[in-house]
Amino acid sequence: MSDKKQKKADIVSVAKAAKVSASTVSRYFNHPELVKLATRRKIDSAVRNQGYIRNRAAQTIHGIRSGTIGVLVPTLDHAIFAEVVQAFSDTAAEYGFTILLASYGYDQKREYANLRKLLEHRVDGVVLTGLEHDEAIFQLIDSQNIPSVLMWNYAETSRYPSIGADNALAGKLIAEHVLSLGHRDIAYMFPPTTGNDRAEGRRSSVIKTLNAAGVIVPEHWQLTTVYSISTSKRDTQDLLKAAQKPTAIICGNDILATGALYGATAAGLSVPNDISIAGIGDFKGSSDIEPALTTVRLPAKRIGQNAAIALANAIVKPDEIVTGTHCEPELIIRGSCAKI
Amino acid sequence: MSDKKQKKADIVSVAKAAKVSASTVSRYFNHPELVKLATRRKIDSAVRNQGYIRNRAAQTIHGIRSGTIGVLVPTLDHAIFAEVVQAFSDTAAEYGFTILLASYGYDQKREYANLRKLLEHRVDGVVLTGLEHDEAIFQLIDSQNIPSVLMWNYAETSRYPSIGADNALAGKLIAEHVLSLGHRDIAYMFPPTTGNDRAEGRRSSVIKTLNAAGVIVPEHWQLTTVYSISTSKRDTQDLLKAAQKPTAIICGNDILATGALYGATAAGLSVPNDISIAGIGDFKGSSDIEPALTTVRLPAKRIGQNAAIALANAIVKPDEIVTGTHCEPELIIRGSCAKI
DNA sequence: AATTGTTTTGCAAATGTTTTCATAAATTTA
DNA sequence: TAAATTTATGAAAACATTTGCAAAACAATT
Repeated sequence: MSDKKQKKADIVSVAKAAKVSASTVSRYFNHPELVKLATRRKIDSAVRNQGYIRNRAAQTIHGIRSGTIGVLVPTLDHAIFAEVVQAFSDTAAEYGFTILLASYGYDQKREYANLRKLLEHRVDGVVLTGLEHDEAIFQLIDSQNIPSVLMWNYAETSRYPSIGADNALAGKLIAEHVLSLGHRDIAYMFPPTTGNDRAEGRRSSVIKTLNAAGVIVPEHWQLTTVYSISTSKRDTQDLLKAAQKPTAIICGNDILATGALYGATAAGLSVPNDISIAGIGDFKGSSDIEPALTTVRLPAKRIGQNAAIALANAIVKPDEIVTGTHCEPELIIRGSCAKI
Repeated sequence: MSDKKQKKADIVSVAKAAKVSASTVSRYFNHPELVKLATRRKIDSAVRNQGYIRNRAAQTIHGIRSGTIGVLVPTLDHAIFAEVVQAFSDTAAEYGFTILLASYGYDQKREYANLRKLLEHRVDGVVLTGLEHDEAIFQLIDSQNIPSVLMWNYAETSRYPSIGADNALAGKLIAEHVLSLGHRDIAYMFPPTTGNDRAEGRRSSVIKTLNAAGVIVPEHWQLTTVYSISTSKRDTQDLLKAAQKPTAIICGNDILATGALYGATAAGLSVPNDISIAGIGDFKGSSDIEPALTTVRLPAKRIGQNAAIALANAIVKPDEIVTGTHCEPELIIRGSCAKI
């Protein structure tokens, strides 16, 4: 098989073996209809027994697209991002693109550095997570004028086309629902919102909606809890030790809500009879918990797919202008919230 | 800033701006100690105001490493793989590598096709998930002689160095534990094992361990259930409708175990008093469920890190031989299993 | 000031492809 | 069967870099 030569097969060694020129081999790959069937067969067999694999790096320096898309996410460790990335990657693959993945752990410096790396690899496009990023990041992308989209959040006025859900709307939906059930003593729990415009959008809109209804959340019912079931469980237990208890807790995401659910149960309360608990996200598993979680669905899979489609199109048809898509969040009413 | 020329900055435009030759600019990046401080400063400023970003594609065709590692996973949609990939990617980044990610949905054909793509991009190394792969995959990697490791499973005799946990041992540990609690009427539930040597390894070792103890699992207590809480919940409910019930269920992973837990509760049984439920994996959240899950920890994060270290070393120091590492699974006893 | 030794730089070739243009081969038409 | 078309192929230039070698610049030593 591969013992013809020690040197790795390249296009000229294939050409030699097939007794044609390198140009013909190149055409065989890129415009097969231009080469005669008989020649194609010769080349085909040469390719096989040399074990030749095309070198995209060499193509790329011709200004040909690299066939890669850079994906920048804060982390893969949250199921929801993994889901988005999975959907994105599958869809991008259908368009022939391979994913260059970089995660930056919510650290702006690292995000910038990662972006530079991706650009060194001459990605054909980039996806960023969320709407807000360091100005340096936008400038860098602009200066390389390479197509890019923002995914996960949606806003009409975003800097690049955004494909995602309106987080403020998600917050509003869940807050309104909880209010509509008659709750007035409401606590909320959100993750730290620095460098996380998703969480921040939800948070401020929950607050606004509550305030608009005349509900003021006392300070000690405003919890900030890291993304972890165990932490939110503990914090919820602590919260519920006090004599004065809320009748509902609104959580910034379903992980926190799951923890809150466990915490409430551990504190001897029954959900939803003694206390209602609401999440945001509709993560996998949220429907299976007992009681199933009332939440707002952020359609991760759809977001990933649409983002990939939008970006792939932007790359393949550079003149058409790409627009964002709002993947609407949807209130999902299940068992964890009840009328007061 | 970037309005000097419309054309994208390349090394010669930088060289021109700095009034030096392209070679010097190249050296500025690759062997800065060889260029005079004053020159370095000129180049530095030229690079800045041209917004020049190096082109790795052009470097790569010189046989220089591409600085990328190909990562092949079945899916990112299982939290545990996301965790492994995240750890891998973080560690690889410390070594200066960027991740080219491809997922193949447990489909061997797609795995092969994806691998080819990665090789076209001239990745410096590849990681595969699990020990078993199509022979064509191994041959392809061999023919390109590029460093590669297998992650997630461990076996001394694996085709390439493997970094992971011994899944058979994991199965043995949990089965032994359940037996040691006095259970004899044991059901088990595993995901479909085609193209999934991890699950298969656990499964057969659970069976072997039970058999060795004289426990034979009747056919209708041998469940095959897709990776999903809701499905395993339903299947468990169905199982527990029968008059004849097992006293314990061993599940192939924590997702199935979580579903089984819900299913048992929904069927009116109390865990662990009426029935014991055991998982494998120790996924995030498994310790927070009520009752907390008795399981076997597969140290995902450590596996990802070690795999990245092993592969990065194999790439950077090609002569040193790389060996696999066993990241030992560990029995985690929590509340979901009890003495009969 | 001439010689020697370093340090810094530039020239040109090389890397693995694609593509334009020209030519050769095959096919059709007259 | 010659001429006109069409189809298939090859030669060479181009792409953005790196690198070996040699020349130039500078410094140190007589």
